[in-house]
Amino acid sequence: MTSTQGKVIVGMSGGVDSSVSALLLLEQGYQVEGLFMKNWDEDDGTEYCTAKDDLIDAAAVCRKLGIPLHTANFAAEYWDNVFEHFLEEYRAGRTPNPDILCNREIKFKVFLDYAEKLGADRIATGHYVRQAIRNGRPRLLKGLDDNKDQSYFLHAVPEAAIARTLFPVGELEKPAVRALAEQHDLITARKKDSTGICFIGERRFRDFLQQYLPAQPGRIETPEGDVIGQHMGLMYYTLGQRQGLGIGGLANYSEDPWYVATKDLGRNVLVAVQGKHHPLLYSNALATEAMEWVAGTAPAEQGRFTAKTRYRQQDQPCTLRSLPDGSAEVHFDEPQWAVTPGQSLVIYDGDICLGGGVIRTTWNAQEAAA
RNA sequence: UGGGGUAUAGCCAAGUGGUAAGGCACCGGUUUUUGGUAUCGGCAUUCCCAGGUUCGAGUCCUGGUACCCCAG
Repeated sequence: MTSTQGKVIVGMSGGVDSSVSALLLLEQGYQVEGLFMKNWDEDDGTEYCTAKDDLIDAAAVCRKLGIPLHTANFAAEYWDNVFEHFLEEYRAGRTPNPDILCNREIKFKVFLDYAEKLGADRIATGHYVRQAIRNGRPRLLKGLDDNKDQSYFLHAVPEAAIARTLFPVGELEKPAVRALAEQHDLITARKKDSTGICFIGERRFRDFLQQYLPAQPGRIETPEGDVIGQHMGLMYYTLGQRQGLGIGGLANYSEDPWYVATKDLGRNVLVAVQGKHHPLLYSNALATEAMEWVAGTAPAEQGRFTAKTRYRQQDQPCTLRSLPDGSAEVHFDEPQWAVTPGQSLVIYDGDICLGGGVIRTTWNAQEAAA
């Protein structure tokens, strides 16, 4: 195989997206090698098998494609640079997004460095995003398949790393990816998309957290202060959460389900409201921690953009104000549902993912449109 | 212990004597590289207990039991 395009290491997860990524790069003339990462060592039976099966699938695909498969264990780095922070956020009563950190710290840092040691100057992943040079700069673009776009998770990856990464499936729609896998007889063609925290997998989330964060039971109250239930610990709940509250029918209340509206850390009280559209579930303004711009600097001191407050949310029109300390304040045109501190706000300019930051606080701005 | 009331699934709750609504919760599937949301499905052979009337009782009758309210 002539490697006119140079050597690239593909992060092989054992899923269909990375499988097809490797396939496409081969077809494009790259010298392709795979790397399977195992970044989570906590073995409690089920998960162990999943990682093992994923490795088997990745190996099968590489064999089929005739490329070598390396393996690496970055569990130490994952624990120190991702999981510790994840737990710290939960302790503080927030709801972190570990996969965003995982991408910045592991896949686009540790993995990238490792690929360099393997003699490659580029890496590739199966993410549904695109990379393109615009105005002389490498830009992170949304995946072509709007339904699968994963730029939300990559917004914190710096431009330099984006520039060294190839995202072959970002140019395709998911059904086409599966069809390619099918045509080339890749074992992952019909494999279910993986979910759950990357490298950790699907868990009964509260049980999982409970292994690391001890229970701290308290009351569940209405905004008026009526006690309507018990919670197991504020860190096990997130804003907008319905399942798991255990609040059954109450005399003198409607039949609507209850949702977490706020956490009162000082009193260890979970405040719940009834009905999906209760006003306390909405906010139209938020402030972030320091923003992480793909390009390194803010796009403007103030401007009109769109943004997501959670993965797979439709882009929401907003006004962004960049503050001198690097943080940002965003006002949405429409009230947003259950915007949650600890989750990330990600800013877009059309197809371009500009960056984002962790949500610090939210509120309802009453003033007229800016 | 004089009067009145209520007893239906984990909870709230509907139910002209005709073969147990609905909601919440819970469980499972789908959606989903975080959490969460959403969506689909499951969830009382049985109506506090025991007798009785009836072709047929959650519904009517009798007797218990428990709880609630008012009166003390």
